Amino acid sequence: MYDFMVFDGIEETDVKKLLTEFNALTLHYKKEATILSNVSNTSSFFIIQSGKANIIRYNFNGTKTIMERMDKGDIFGSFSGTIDDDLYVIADTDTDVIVFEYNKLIQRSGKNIDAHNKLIDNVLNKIADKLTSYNERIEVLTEKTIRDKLLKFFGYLSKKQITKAIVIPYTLSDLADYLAVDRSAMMREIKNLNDDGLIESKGRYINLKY
Amino acid sequence: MYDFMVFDGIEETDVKKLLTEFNALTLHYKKEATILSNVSNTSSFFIIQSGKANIIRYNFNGTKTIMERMDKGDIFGSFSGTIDDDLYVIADTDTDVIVFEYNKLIQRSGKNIDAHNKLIDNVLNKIADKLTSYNERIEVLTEKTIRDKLLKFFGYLSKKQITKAIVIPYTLSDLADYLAVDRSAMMREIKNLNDDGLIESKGRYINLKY
DNA sequence: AATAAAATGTTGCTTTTGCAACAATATTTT
DNA sequence: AAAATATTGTTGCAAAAGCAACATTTTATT
Repeated sequence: MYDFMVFDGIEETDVKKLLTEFNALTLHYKKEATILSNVSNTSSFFIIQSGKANIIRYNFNGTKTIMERMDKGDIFGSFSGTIDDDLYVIADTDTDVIVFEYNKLIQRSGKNIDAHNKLIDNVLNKIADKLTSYNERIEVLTEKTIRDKLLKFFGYLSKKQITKAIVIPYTLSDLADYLAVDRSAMMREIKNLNDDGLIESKGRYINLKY
Repeated sequence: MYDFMVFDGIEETDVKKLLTEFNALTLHYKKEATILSNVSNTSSFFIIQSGKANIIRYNFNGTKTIMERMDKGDIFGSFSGTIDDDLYVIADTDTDVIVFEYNKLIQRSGKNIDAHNKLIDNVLNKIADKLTSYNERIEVLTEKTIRDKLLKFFGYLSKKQITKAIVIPYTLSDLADYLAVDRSAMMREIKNLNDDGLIESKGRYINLKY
């Protein structure tokens, strides 16, 4: 899967025309700032122009879960949430965000038709990609043991990184979070995988031996 | 959330025109028949015209997991899968399916513009809805104990059914599957919830006492 | 370069969960 | 209506995972 951006295949001048037509704003956020606090209720459509941001869920027991990590060219909006929310979008680095009304995207005027169509095509593909990555997380989460969760996760990573010498793209604490398991129990299981010769690992660097 | 269909808001005559323009076919499947076997690799776009179908993953240990239950007006296609597949779409009842090339949906001709735009809007919303329900499952799956998974699930159900006297919309076996837990352990936990006075339940009929 | 703060690694103990093997009801099919 | 099949309900026991409390190492911050 190729990591594309929502403006791919659209001339820069056309992008500018579209954004003007949409009355789009560019907003700047410092690292750690809250970009959006009621994710499922916004009528706006957001595009990350530069930087990184996460969709985060705050659990009532005080912990937080990263629902999605977003990069340049990624999108978010009401489609990113659930009924029940507590979902926030938080800047992970200094981040620039393009914002406009979702309706503008849908209600096509007669202008810039081709660019507009391409944009919608890209948005559709972007959302489909999100669906794929959610699907992937569900497949990992439905594995019963921590061992099986790890192996499935490593498998996906290996496919994406096209090598058996994978690097976990975030901290092991965050991985435990992603797998929804206790970190120490996960560490124990990683050790077991090493002992059983299934992997050879040091921190986030893992060699798959199967 | 209102359960809409992908042709909502489009005149029947316009729907027919669009489908002709797309060279769409209607295919009929008997209950249990395989509608699609390589979900992530299709270039077709599918709409359920009547009946029900499930997206199913076959696990290598012989068990199967229902990834998604689909009804009249629901859509599926390559966006429904992962890299790693083993995903199948299976008819749950006798089912009629409309099929056409995904590209036809995207590459707009000059004809039926308004209807076409509305259709794309609906498709976008449909996919966003799928995202919401996947999100919801992730939120349930990330709860640590079976008890918490049940309570979160019941909470969502209660919101959707707008009552505390909820009915689980499928068998308890399927629920265990959805929660990715052992059925007997889940039954034990349902008993515990009854004993602790948090619910009053008989089979799939559950009364929330909180 | 020193200090502070995160992240990683480890272990004993307790709780939760899965597994297996049933019995009892419901629901379909013939 | 009888038989066959599927679903629900229950339990003892073993395995897995969570929790808590640390030590160690790495990465950031001053």
